[in-house]
Amino acid sequence: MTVFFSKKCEYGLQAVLFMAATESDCVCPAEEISNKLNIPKEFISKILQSLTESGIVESKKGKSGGFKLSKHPSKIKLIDIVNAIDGLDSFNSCLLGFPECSPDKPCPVHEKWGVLRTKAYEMLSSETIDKFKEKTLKKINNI
Amino acid sequence: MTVFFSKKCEYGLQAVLFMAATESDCVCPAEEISNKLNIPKEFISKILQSLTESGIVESKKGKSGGFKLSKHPSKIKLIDIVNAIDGLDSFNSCLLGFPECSPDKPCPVHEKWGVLRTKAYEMLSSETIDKFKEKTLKKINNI
DNA sequence: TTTTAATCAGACAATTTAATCTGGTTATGT
DNA sequence: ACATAACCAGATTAAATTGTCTGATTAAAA
Repeated sequence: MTVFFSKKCEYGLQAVLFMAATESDCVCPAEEISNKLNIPKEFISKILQSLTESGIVESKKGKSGGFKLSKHPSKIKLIDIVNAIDGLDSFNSCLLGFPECSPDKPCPVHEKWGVLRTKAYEMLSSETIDKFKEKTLKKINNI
Repeated sequence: MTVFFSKKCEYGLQAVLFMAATESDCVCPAEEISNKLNIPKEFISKILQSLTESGIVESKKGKSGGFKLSKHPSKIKLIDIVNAIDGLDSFNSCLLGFPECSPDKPCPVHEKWGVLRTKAYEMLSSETIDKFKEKTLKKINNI
């Protein structure tokens, strides 16, 4: 195995980046996101529903409905989506699975992993997703 | 969720670190490891069996049997256990779950995540586990 | 006003991972 | 020799994650 985010979270991140990149004022139906990103439609629908509850996206029901970001991409960070879907617990838990891993009771790699984990957190929280627009578009056109 | 290693891998790492730290020439029964590390006995048994197949530990059957490292701790690195249990695929796959994430077709965070992933790999492969003896003992005495 | 295309809610199914059980085999120590 | 304490192999169960289905509701468009 060895995974960082859950599939749900990966898909959620992809979908939000997609919406930020295509930046349509109008709403985008789940089916379109499903097609563009090769994510099962029903699955991404559920994920978008949960992101609606979290206040990251807004939904419009009925014909020509769909989803759109509830804030401008310059106000959204990757960590927001991670937090909404997977939560942030892993940024405070032991790499080796030891109980109560802390500065007091450190595991053998506590310090070193802590540094990397912090850098990962910073990576996900320093930039807003408007910065990823170009790279996202390039990537999506390649799928 | 958000996890780095599977539970199997976490437990495997703990067990190997434990054996390296207590460094008994004689073998250590699965039940002892289970007790000391609070890992279900049958589960850690299976994991140790698979590590035996991988050649990381050796087993001795019959009464007063058990497991011991097949090499000196100064010849074993954390990445060896990770490789044996979870494999190394994740060190070469996309953080966001995009298909074919590569320098050619990078995802929006390809570069940055690549750097961190490499550092994580280095962390797991630079030091041999004899270096963790002291820290492991301290941690274990706290469980 | 009716059709249509969408979200939504909740149950359901499939897959993967985690953990347990059962019985067999092995070798030590009495 | 034989009881005992360990590994071993394979089946089974349990739990979590991933993915699907059904039907209801909503609202735009014909």
